[in-house]
Amino acid sequence: MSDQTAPVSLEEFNHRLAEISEAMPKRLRQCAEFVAQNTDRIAVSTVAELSVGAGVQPSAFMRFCQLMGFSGFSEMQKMFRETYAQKWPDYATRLENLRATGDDSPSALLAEFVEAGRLSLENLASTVDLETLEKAVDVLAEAPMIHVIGFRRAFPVASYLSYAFEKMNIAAVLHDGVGKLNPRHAIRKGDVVIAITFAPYSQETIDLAAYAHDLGNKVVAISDALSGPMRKTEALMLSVSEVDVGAFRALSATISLAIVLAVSVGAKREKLADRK
Amino acid sequence: MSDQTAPVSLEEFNHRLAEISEAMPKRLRQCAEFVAQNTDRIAVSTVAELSVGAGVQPSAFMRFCQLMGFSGFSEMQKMFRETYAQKWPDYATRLENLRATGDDSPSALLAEFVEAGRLSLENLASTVDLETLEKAVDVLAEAPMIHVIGFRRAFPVASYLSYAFEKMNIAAVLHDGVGKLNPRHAIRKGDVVIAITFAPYSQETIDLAAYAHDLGNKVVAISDALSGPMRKTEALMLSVSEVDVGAFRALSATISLAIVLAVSVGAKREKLADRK
DNA sequence: AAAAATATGGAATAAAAATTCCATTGCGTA
DNA sequence: TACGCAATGGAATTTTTATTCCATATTTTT
Repeated sequence: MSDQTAPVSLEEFNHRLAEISEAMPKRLRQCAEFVAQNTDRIAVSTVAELSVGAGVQPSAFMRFCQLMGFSGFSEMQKMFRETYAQKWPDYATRLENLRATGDDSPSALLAEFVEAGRLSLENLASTVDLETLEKAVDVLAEAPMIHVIGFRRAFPVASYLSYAFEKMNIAAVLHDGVGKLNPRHAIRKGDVVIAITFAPYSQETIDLAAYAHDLGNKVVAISDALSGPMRKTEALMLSVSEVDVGAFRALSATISLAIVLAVSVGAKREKLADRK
Repeated sequence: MSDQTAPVSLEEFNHRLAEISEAMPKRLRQCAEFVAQNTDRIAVSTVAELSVGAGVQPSAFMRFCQLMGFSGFSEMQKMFRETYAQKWPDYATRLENLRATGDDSPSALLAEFVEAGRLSLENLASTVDLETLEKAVDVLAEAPMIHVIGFRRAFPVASYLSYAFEKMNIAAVLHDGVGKLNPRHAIRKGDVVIAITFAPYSQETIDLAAYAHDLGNKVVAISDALSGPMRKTEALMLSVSEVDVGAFRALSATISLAIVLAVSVGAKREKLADRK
């Protein structure tokens, strides 16, 4: 057993690796080299796999893990799995604890929402489908008219999108359901619909998207899962997973994505206009 | 064992998931939903972990894997572990990558907004006036009726607040300006107004807050500066400074503050109700 | 309302993986 | 060259994890 230090982050791990790998017996150094070049595989491989990769026996690899300061391979792997999964697993437990202690003071809640928002944003950056996003921008940049629809939790997002479009002089309507008018009649051939909806999905939104699709129009969807009822509209699906705090979520990631979409469309339109 | 198709890529997997998850028994659907929103965890988790995540028994999760076309969990996990390699880089590197791809491309913008959002949230946590926040919560918890008003950029925030209040069965009206009705007549003695406004301040919002104040009612304000035209209403001022990206801002901090306010009011009301 | 078909939970079993242990090998030193 | 010590390989053991099976519950059909 080496000294007490068990690395808890990638940086610490790399640091330690560089530090000790100079004075190592042959096999252990093989391990170090292999690991340095295949760090990403640690989270998803077994000792057996890694050791053949490094060209050593499992037991040698085991000793390597211990030299690195872990109790064994499992502990080392755990570190990698946690840093990969963006800490979402522990977050759930932390909330449990919070609820258990009954701390629903504004300051505690604020801390939670801030943290949840940050996690959501980080996650957005690493999971958004850029290709779809760009396609959506292209489609919207050409649209004679953009229809934005979203109710309940999605309504703030929808309204912010409309606000952004308005500020950029882009023709857009927000379908807000006032007066229970049937929004279908406003949709013309070629118009594009942006449908925003989260589980539980609201029927009006789905219906409108489906209607637009049946007309042969394009649909862009912002939702919390790739599957869900928008699939059959063949929409350009932008999915955002947001971290909840209890029954609520802060929408940080969703609104950010929406504003990116709007601003990108604005920029694209300017480019198209210049070309003429 | 279902039919021959074992998905070999993420796209195929998602496709299949959407395809079959509509006609699924309860538990299996739970699995589908959990998996749809936590796809990234599959590669690094055990059946046991995933099944508690989905709220089902391991055996149910097992059946789900089989429905998806795999022989079992291990085979499904194998698929995810194989496609795992690319999506590894951590948050910092990923932002770099997003930013690297040209100026007003969607990905560069996304990086900007994500970063701005994170900064705003951090800033919120460290600058919010907890004392005022708590006073605001107290006042709102006692209010017979809450009036929420906010236009333009503030409107999404206002609407999300109303949504949250509604979900918690708290009496609240959103003054959305539809029909240009004069909202004054709805305000009774004792009601509390939440006014949300950012520069350039919208007159309707200021007027309503002033009117309520003249009636002797309390006003809570969410704004971007401590000074500004709300001062003379002696409102409880919650100020948020949001980091802009060009001419736009993502509202992450403002919405977070709003939801904290709403949830805190909900919690406080429950406490008050219990006491009786 | 009864019967049949499906779905579910949970424990039992099988498989796989991690970890330890020890005999053996290789290497440096006297 | 012989001795001691560190390093190594590989099998044995323990632990964890996946998978199966079946009794019970639920839903659907008749």
